[in-house]
Amino acid sequence: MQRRTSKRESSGRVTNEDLGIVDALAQLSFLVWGTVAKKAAEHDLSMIQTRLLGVLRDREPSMNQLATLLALDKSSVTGLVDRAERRGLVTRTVSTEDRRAFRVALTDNGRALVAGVADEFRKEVDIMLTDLSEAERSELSSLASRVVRASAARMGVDLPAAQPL
Amino acid sequence: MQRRTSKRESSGRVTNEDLGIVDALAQLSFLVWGTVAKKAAEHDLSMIQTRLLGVLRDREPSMNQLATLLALDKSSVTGLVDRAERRGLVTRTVSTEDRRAFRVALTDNGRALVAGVADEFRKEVDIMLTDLSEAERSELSSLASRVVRASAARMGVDLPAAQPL
DNA sequence: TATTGTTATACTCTATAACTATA
DNA sequence: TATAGTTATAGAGTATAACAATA
Repeated sequence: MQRRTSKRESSGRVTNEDLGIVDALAQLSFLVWGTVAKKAAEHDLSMIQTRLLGVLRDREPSMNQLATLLALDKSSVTGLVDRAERRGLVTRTVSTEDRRAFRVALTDNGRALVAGVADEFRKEVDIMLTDLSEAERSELSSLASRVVRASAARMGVDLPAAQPL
Repeated sequence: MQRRTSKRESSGRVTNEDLGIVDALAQLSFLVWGTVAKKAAEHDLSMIQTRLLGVLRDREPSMNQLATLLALDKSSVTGLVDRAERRGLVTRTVSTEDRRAFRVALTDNGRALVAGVADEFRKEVDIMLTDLSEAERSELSSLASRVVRASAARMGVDLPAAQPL
């Protein structure tokens, strides 16, 4: 009788033991996070720069709103946007309603760059999931979605339009 | 007939739609990663300091091995360990075999600190999963474990003893 | 007065290159 | 010569506090 969770106890290093929900989630997160970071780094983007470009895909927020979206102090956002602007990835435009405020927006270059990273990430996820059947992927997707949505609701956060990054 | 995936299409903000496997995994990762970071920050630990303490729980590596384990340059590890040592969380001991090398180890304070963070993280995961049944948690745990193990095998990495952080 | 954003400052984190001490 | 680790240097990323301009 073939065990589903194969294993080589002594001297072996390959196992398929369940890690337990806590470890499994922690390690899965590091794996996914690391994958995004790696793909971003290949384009000279840090995680925070990538997240900046990510949130700008469907928004043109003020510096203050950006600080909220990224959970950073407004002074940190100044430098973050400075560096992105210097690279030609985003622009600051003075707001028409409030002359104190800016609207930060993606340039065409910035948009192309973040689209590229997101696309490469999608491919990596595909590789990551090769061992799962279609049904299992659906199951994982559904469970993960529910956890994410429940947490977002619990924190009173509006989950952004579905998109990685 | 009650839809399982409830939703308020127009004007609403609460939905339970499936995010799709890519977005679900990305957002779940940000959620879990953010949870660890938040708990760590409450103890004045950065993510990398937390990971440092984490890997030291069952090892006393050299600086070089630490660089490999954390995927950092050795010069980065110098500063990292400096700051942890200054806080009394780790110690450097000259190796008996090679007088050029150190063995880095957790102090009792360091061990207690990382245990505390790991424990608080466990509690947060529990909250995160309140909406799932026992069977669903098992399913999620199993699927996540398989993905993690498969990726580790694919990268030729020995998955560390099961432990978050 | 309150808010938006920047500046000054300080510290963590990171890598590259050059260096010291040991092997 | 080669390896273990540090130092010097430079830059990103972060927060706090003080500031300028506008509301």
